[in-house]
Amino acid sequence: MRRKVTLKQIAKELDVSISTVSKSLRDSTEISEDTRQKVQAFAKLYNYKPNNIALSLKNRKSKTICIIIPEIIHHFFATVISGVEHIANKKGYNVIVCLSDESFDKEVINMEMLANGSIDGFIMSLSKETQQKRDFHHITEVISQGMPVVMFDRVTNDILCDKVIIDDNLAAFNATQYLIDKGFKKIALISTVDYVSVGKLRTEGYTKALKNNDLLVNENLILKIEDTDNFESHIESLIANNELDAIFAVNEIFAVTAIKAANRLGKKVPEDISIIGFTDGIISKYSSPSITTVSQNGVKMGEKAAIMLIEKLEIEEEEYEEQYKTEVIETELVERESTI
Amino acid sequence: MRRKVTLKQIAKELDVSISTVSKSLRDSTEISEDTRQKVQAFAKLYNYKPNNIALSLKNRKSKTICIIIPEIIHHFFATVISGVEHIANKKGYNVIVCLSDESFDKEVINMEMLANGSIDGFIMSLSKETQQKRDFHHITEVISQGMPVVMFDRVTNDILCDKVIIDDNLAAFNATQYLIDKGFKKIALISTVDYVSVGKLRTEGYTKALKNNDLLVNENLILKIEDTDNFESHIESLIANNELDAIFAVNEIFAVTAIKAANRLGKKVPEDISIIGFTDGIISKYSSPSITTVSQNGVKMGEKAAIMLIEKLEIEEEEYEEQYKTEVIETELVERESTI
DNA sequence: TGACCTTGCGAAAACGTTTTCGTGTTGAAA
DNA sequence: TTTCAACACGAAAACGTTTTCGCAAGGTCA
Repeated sequence: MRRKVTLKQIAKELDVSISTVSKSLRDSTEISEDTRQKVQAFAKLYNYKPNNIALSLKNRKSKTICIIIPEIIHHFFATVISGVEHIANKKGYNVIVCLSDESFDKEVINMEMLANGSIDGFIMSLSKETQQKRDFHHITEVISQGMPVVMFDRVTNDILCDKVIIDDNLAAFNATQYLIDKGFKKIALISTVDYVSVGKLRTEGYTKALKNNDLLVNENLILKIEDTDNFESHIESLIANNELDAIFAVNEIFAVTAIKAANRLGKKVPEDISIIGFTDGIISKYSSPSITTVSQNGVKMGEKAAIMLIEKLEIEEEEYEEQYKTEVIETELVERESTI
Repeated sequence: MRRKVTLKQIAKELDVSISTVSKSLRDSTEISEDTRQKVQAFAKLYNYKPNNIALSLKNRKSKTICIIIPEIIHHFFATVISGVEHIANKKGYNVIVCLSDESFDKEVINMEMLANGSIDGFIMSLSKETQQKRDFHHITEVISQGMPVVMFDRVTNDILCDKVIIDDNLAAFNATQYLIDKGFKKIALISTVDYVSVGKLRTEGYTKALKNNDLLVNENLILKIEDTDNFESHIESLIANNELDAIFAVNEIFAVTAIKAANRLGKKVPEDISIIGFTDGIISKYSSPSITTVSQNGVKMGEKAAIMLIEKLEIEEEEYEEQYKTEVIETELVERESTI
């Protein structure tokens, strides 16, 4: 077990000072050609690599960013990580992943733990609980210390920072309009509870589209699902109790569950009911029938968020001006088999 | 923008030494009740938190582990991360996620970059390219420096370290046997190329089961898929050109693709063909029909790997003995709708 | 020969901690 | 009054870097 070699050891071995070693390795002209070569050869032989932690301490930056997400097993969040990771890697940053598990406390603990030098900035999507409590002190705290934060997808207006979102309202509007254009009148919505920002916005887009087309907004056709209850049966009742033409679901789990429920009730998708989902994930693609969906490009969101964060990190302190942007990523409707 | 406060600043402000501040905050009995309270109050007021990087440098450990995986958008790997993260979090560790993108070079770069103090240990699953090249110098290098490594799922016998795997051979054997017990004779296999360790093992399990039951191993019924080619059409030909009873696929993408191909060819699953997949992911669960599958518990694998790694990290240097374990995680066959 | 410049290198500070050791001040015991 | 322990605190080293500054040796020029 060969311990890592340090400047000090090299210096001792070659009988020069630590400074000389450091400068030699960084090709400083201060050092004679001779000494430089000797040191470099020795360092190479012993496979010297500078200690990252020491560098971090010295430079007061860790070249590491943290992404906090509610859940990693949601395909969408995995794609965001993937986007963040690629950009970060290209720019020489590492990525620490933290899962809040939709819990406020875990979100707070994670942020507090890492905000003390471990990382240079955050990319995050709010947990459900945080959105419900509307308590963002941990985030403002971090921002006030001068650490950049970029929020994505589940964001809040209560915080001033860079954001990457899609136009949830518009995307939902378009999806609903698409169904209306097909001639459907009884269009149900399967959404989440309102405190989840994106759920609320998508619900608004849905109702806007209906109203725009002089269709009645029937509260019975709007199902708001709280995570805890067994949503399968609720979805099944929704379909059983209403003569639906179509369903717009705010995520792909709800969409595929609706397909299965419809099948159990003897209704065919898309012949009897058309269904549109949200988030172009793996389920939509591989479901039978495959699901028409609002595609929300997670990779692109992650990339954009990483670019914005790293930009903030790399501008000089002096020329820093507090100015926050919100990037809106385009969505598109991917037509597949679940709609006529 | 309020910069983070340090011991030095507190010391200056209260006109005591840095040592006194440090000791006061750590409740040392060396310091008088009076001073201690004063310092603690001040620290609390200014929300003092020790700088993690400085601590890492001092303690020569970063309390951070790194997990390197080939791809994050594979549900299985996402679940492993989730398992790792939970254990790590509980034990006070952070998790850096690196994606190799199935590339040897990225794997090497990531490891070299982080092995210099940034992290205390690795958890990893080999990239395809690494498995193909059989070049593991970057891993042995790291291990020889005394940094613990735990490999999972895609492992190699060429490296001595802790490992977490499933018994791929046995699991495939059981799945095949299950099909045989149903009375099927013409059972196809959709696998990966042989250099992917798990693909090879699962293929072996399949052939073993056939032989055990005096069934002919027909090479035409074994499809080995190289990632690059468009596997959909290959799978479709396999089904079109053979009067199959059943298919065993080594992952869920292949399984669901087989279902779709069968449907296109006018064959019903499971009435005409039974299908078993591998890895109990989101696709298997939500596909129509849902897929009978060999469940490979990613969360459990991640947890186990994290436990093994952290255990290694926390035993004292002196009592360290080089001894490596391989944990085998149980699999089970989850029966769903794709088999009769 | 003296003034000055270049070259080549080392000492030391700094980043923010923790910890060991030393030291000055008390108060009590002898 | 002397001696010594207990108390309360500070100085300094250490972790591993980078970088500024200072300095000695040697060379160049007038």
